Amino acid sequence: MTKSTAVSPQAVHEAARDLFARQGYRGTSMKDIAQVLAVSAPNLYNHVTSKQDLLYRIMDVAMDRALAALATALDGVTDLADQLRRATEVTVLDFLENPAEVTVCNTEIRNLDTPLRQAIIDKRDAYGAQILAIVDRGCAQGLFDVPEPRVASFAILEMGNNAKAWYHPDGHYSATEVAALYGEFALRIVGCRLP
Amino acid sequence: MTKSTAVSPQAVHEAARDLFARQGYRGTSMKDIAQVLAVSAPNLYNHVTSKQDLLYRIMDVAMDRALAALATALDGVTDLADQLRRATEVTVLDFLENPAEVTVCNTEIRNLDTPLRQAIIDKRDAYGAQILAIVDRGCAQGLFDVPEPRVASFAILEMGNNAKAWYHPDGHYSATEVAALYGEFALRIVGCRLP
DNA sequence: CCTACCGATCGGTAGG
DNA sequence: CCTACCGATCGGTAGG
Repeated sequence: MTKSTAVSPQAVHEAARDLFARQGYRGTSMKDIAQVLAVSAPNLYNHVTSKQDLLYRIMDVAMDRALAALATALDGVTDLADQLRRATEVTVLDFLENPAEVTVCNTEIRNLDTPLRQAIIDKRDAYGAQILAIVDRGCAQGLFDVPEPRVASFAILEMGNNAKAWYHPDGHYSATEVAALYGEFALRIVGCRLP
Repeated sequence: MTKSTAVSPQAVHEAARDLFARQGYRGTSMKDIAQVLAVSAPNLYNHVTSKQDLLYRIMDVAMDRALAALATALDGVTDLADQLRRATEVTVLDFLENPAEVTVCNTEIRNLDTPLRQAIIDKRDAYGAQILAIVDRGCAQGLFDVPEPRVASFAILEMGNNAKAWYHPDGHYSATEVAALYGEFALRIVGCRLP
């Protein structure tokens, strides 16, 4: 059996994702990506259209995955405290399980050209709007007690963002345990009466 | 009176800080910085030694300012709940009042060469260690009730990091009011009995 | 002679 | 799939 093709659109995507996360978009050359895949830089253009499109797809795939995970986590859950806990847990789990994508989404959005950047911002805002809606409804029901639901929802979304920096999969806690802690923090922030 | 000197180390520092925050370190050329100051790019080297040193000083100044503000905020405060509230408030205030420095510190640390990078990381860790120490002591006193003080302190430090993205100085709340909200969230996260 | 600063260009590398 | 190479721009320094 001869050596199989070493490169594919998916392989380029993954190599670029990891390098962009570690070195940044502008700090990563097409040659860097090619080197990981042991091919020449010009050869990459047989599988992707441009470096910019590569960045866009990395972020778009990451956002779609996060939105899908949130929808699954909330499916069939009616209690608003459960919704907030699950939404926070799935958010933190996404951060821990996809550190490279999350780093790229957090740090490279300014390197996306305007039409593509807005598309990503829209998806990110749609995610945040769902968290805010949960907090708002919980306040309206009297289940939550928080003076500024908008600020609280931002704090909840943001608080787990850095967890990937200190979390190690083979460390003291599992990702699920860390996510559960943040779920608890979210309920505390909104002043939810615990069961 | 003739035109005064338009450039100084401080002016270069400030121009670079704002451009690095908006475009990134690698997305900003020395020519870009020079253009803001209406001088030639080579002229910048009469005021700074290199682009790399410029980045280091921006981050180092930011860290020293944050550490000094934290020390001032905690000076003479003995109650641990007050300490945590004030530490959180001053942290968020620093985020809101120095958005450019904070953005550079958050996104450009990977572009610092190794010896300089470690110096910044050490200062950042020293900041975090003070927050953790407050949470730890509060738990030891039975004033706080949180299962994992380390995770809680990370969540508290991180939760206000994005506030600068949606906060507008001439908007609904003042920076002090926003900071006070986050101070409240911090006490809730650690399960502090409120007065 | 110094500083501050200019126009021009250095050696290398970027995306394509 | 590679070598060769483009227009441009990079950080930094030359002479004057």
